[in-house]
Amino acid sequence: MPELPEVETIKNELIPHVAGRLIIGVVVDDDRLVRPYSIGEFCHKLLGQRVTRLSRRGKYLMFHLSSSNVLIAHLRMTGSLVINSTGDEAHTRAVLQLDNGDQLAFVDRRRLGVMWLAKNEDEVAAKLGAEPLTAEFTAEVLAKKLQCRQAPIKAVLLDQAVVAGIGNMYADEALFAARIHPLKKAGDLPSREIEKLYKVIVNVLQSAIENKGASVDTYKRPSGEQGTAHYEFNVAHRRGETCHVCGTAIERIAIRNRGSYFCPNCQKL
DNA sequence: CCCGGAACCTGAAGGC
DNA sequence: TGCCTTCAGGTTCCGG
Repeated sequence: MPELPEVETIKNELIPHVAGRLIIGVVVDDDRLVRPYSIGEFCHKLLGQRVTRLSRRGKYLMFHLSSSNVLIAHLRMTGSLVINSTGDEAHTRAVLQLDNGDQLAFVDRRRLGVMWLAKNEDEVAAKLGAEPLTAEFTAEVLAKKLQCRQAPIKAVLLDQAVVAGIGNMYADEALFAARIHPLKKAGDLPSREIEKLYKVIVNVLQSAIENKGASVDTYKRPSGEQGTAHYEFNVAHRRGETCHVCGTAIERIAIRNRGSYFCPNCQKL
């Protein structure tokens, strides 16, 4: 699933193909993909625009346009952005043709992904919590977001208004790295553990970016290549396998209907 | 505001 | 071989 490290990788690898380019063709064949306009209006407003730069906020990818509008993409569960796919790519929902000959395809098996045209990026950025790899994210900021919350820490970490960009995999990985049980009440964490959690969130995300994201399920980079971050997972998607630290079998429980993987020995309630 | 669950969506996987 | 159910999880919406 595309979380912050995956979207960051996609952004970085799209920049050489897309930044500064003119959009000379737009094809959309799924009316649920685009907002807030009809397919026709959406294509019309995009055609002839130049992509001045790309940016990312949380799991949102922004294409800044010469009209000063922003094309915002969210890949949700199974979306991917592919440069120059061979044409037989299944589940292609939209294709942008660029003036350098490159084609950018939005591919999404489960059709939950969205692209929309916004006046500016604040339309999504405003409701998000701190951006974890910037100076605005500190242990104090995290502590403030966690205090008084009665929900399990795992559920709170998935709240994009707490920290932007953390999803199911990296929440599990961060909680393991901090040795915190996913069901522990967020508001009960002592400041020492919040400090630790803050540090490992940054480390886990940075290291996953260095590995170009985790290719579990359908994630792939714009080139079609896979990321390698999942090879370093300690708990995510490792039910029944042994803990790298203590050898105990990794367990999976459901929290808010999300699979949560943890080591019952390293992460005690 | 906070919390938990359902809905959205489709392909894979497992049970019988 | 095939039908059916369950599972995957990012976001949004809704009821308590």
